[in-house]
Amino acid sequence: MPEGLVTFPKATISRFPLYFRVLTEYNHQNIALVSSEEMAQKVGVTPSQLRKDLSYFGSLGIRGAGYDVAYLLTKIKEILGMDRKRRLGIIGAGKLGMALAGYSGLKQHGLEVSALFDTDQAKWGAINEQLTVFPLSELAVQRERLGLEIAVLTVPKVAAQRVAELAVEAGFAALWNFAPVRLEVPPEIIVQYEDIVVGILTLSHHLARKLGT
Amino acid sequence: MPEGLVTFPKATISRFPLYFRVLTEYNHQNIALVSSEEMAQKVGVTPSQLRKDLSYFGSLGIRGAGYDVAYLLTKIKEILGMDRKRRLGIIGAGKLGMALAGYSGLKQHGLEVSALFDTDQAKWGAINEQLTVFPLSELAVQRERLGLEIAVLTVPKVAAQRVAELAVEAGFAALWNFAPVRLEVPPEIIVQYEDIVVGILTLSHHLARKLGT
DNA sequence: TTGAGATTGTGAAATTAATCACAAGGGGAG
DNA sequence: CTCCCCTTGTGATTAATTTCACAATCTCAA
Repeated sequence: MPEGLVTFPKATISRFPLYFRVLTEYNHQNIALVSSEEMAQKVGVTPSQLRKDLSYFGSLGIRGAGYDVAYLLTKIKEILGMDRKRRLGIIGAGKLGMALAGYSGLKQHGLEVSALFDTDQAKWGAINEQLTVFPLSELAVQRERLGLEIAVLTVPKVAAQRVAELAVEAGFAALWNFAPVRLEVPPEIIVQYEDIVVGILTLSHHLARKLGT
Repeated sequence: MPEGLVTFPKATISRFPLYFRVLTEYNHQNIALVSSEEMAQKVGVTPSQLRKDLSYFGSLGIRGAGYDVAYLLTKIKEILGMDRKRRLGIIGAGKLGMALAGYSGLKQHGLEVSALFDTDQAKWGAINEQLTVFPLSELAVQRERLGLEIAVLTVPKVAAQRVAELAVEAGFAALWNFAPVRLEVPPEIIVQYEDIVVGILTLSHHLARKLGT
């Protein structure tokens, strides 16, 4: 399989974090080898889908035996870019921004919140030993100094587009946007949208259907 | 188009909350009529996809003119089950649970957090005039009394399965699960998973690809 | 009332994703 | 070393989703 030429469904990548989690569990339980059947069952996908997903990234298993947990784990880390630490700058030190800064799930996946930014002067300064809220004007300087790659947008909807532009100008390569608006940014910028309302309204729709509204 | 027999892509429903948002904006701006072209552009989909999505729910537009904003808005509310209030009970009054309880985005979409539940006695009692944290043992009683339909699971991973079972026993029809585990529940129970780590790791993968890890 | 211009609604075609089914190996017993 | 059993890896097939392209039909102006 020639590297770099393979194309695969977009959904494939979004299943890798799930694979990563169950593999981590197997690892904790000192299970060395696991079959696609076993693992797929736990994740909630079909075994053939799991095998197909993995096959896009090479021949990662052992025929007749299964998958080596430790090996697959390092491979998935590589695929997800978790083989080195990535630093985040959170823009918008409100409730959501602060909650994310304190969320341990990020660090567990190699993602480190290294700075916060806010326009509100009252919020500037150190939060604890590791973390400081900077004025938005220091975005470029601190990005450079701290090696930030990803800007997390936790600002109000109306500010999001402007803040996105500032982040791009400041040299961020990727945006993780929590504001419920589509951002207009140059095509080379990676944008991931996070929208909790989509999930609950999807649920609400199913509920309405089930109950006859 | 015979009601109830139409099938449509799962992704269709997840685009409706986005349509709802831009329509709300048009409404605020007192724009009465909007074309699929205009609206699709704002949402970030193709016009034909927007038209197709809407077509699954009837003939909602006006040929030669576009879509009536107010009418489409009420239709979408109907489709998403937002035409009446839905009440949520949050199980797990930790940081995430409390943050959700205070999140205005829910109420704006007709979703009302009406109670919280926790095993920790120290958390029991009123939070404010409207909201109280109850012991988990009151799940069934309070669900009945307050008319709760959706259980929001904001408990630690290890507790999630057990809590899901309690919620089902207590009569909840739907679960909105923030714990990073697959839940085993009866098939008639509606489950929506919310997993922030999937989003950021997808982004991390793209970043790794772009930068060559 | 008529006709030009616009935009929807929707079958058909194209594309993308998931599943199937089995050939290709690797492991382990004897 | 050989053979049998097991599970992966993957073309081929089927299914799902999106896009296309144009007929249907509504609006508006004269």
